Amino acid sequence: MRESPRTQPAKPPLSKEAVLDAGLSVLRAKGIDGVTMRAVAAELDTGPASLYVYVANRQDLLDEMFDQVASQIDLGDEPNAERWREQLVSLLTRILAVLDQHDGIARVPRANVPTAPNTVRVAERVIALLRAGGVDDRSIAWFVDVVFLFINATAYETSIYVEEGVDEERIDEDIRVGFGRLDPDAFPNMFSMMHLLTSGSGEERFSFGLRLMIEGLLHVTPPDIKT
Amino acid sequence: MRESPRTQPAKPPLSKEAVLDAGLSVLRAKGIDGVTMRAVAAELDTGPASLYVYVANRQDLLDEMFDQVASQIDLGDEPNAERWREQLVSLLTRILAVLDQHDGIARVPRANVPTAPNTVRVAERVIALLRAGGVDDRSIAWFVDVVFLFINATAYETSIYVEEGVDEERIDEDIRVGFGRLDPDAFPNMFSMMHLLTSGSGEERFSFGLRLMIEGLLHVTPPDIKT
DNA sequence: ACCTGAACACCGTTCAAGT
DNA sequence: ACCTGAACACCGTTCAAGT
Repeated sequence: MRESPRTQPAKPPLSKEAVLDAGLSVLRAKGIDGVTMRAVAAELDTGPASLYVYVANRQDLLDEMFDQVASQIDLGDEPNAERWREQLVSLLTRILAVLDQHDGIARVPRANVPTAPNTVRVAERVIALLRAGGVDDRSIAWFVDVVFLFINATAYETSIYVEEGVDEERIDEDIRVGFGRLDPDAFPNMFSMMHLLTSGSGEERFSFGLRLMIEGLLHVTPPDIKT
Repeated sequence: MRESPRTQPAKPPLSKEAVLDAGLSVLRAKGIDGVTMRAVAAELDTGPASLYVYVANRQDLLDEMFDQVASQIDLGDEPNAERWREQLVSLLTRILAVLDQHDGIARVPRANVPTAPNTVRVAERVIALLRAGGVDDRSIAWFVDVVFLFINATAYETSIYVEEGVDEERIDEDIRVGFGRLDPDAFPNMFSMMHLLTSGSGEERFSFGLRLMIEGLLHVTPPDIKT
């Protein structure tokens, strides 16, 4: 039996999908800063110049990868007026989880306005849930903005820690050491609250932030939007 | 009268201050991505290698520049229990203003925990104001985290727009065009809210976000922190 | 239309050599 | 101790040349 002369598995022909998949694969392996045109090209056994047929430039590649990731967000049940708040928290938490699973992807978006197909899809559902809860449309409009900014910023911060390879214990330890050097007379409030400032996991702090915003939404007067 | 052979003004000797000032000067002139070791060195009429005596690396340079910027934040009046809320909003708004004035600096911090001297100074005052307002210590601890993340993320987003040279009108226009392409049947909520989603200035949205969080803070039960 | 090699104009950082 | 030139190991993007 003659051996196949192939030394590599047959590689798929180039396509936008192949480029995005290669990008996501490099993201998993080397983090977001590792997603260079050269590295993605190498993954496809070609040179960086070849990618420019399928993506306009590096930012475009990253943007399309982001939307690919956003497509994995599960919207959950249909909005239910009885359970809207729980559904909302759960959806927003799933968004964060998907971003965290694709570490560093949160550093991609250059604006938080949903325009790519899958961010629009998610925003549509968030709005639907808030409407099911009877929240004023004007408040909804601005809340969506704020909460997406918050979710992305949270994932962004986590991705930095992961990149630097520090775990939560290490972070707490560093903060404690930093705070330990503070002058108790100059910073009495920080000093006396040290144990609280370093408390809680990332998840707990995120969920507290969500509670703040949703609770606020239910008590704040809607913005005065002139149309 | 013999002319001075000097073709340039006497340049100050290198020092950490001189390096940071040069960095801030490059930041003003060319934005945060323009703050390269080479550009900062050129500003000081030297080569990039010379900077490594005063800063550990580029990230360290940026971090120190950030704290230099934070030193410009005016803390305002002493906390007053009658006016704490107004004082708080005003301080948080001034923080954003200082970040916006040094465009792109918001893209520097790799963690939002206040450890550098001037971020500690600002955090101390924020905590003092919340205590003056009688807010529970456990809520304060996590609120500080959330609100600093929000402020920085807001400035970050603005800096992207500035970098791309788009003004607010242009952004609204782009969004409207993007939304115009939406399928009204697939995204009925977004479609019907289009005019609200594109409404309001960055300042208005930021201040709405602050109101959400502060209002939430007054109605939420403090987190259950085990110590 | 798609792919490629080579080049251009950059980066941050290191290091041996100077003062 | 401070400063420097030169080099190393990278970048994103363009472009002429090929198929």
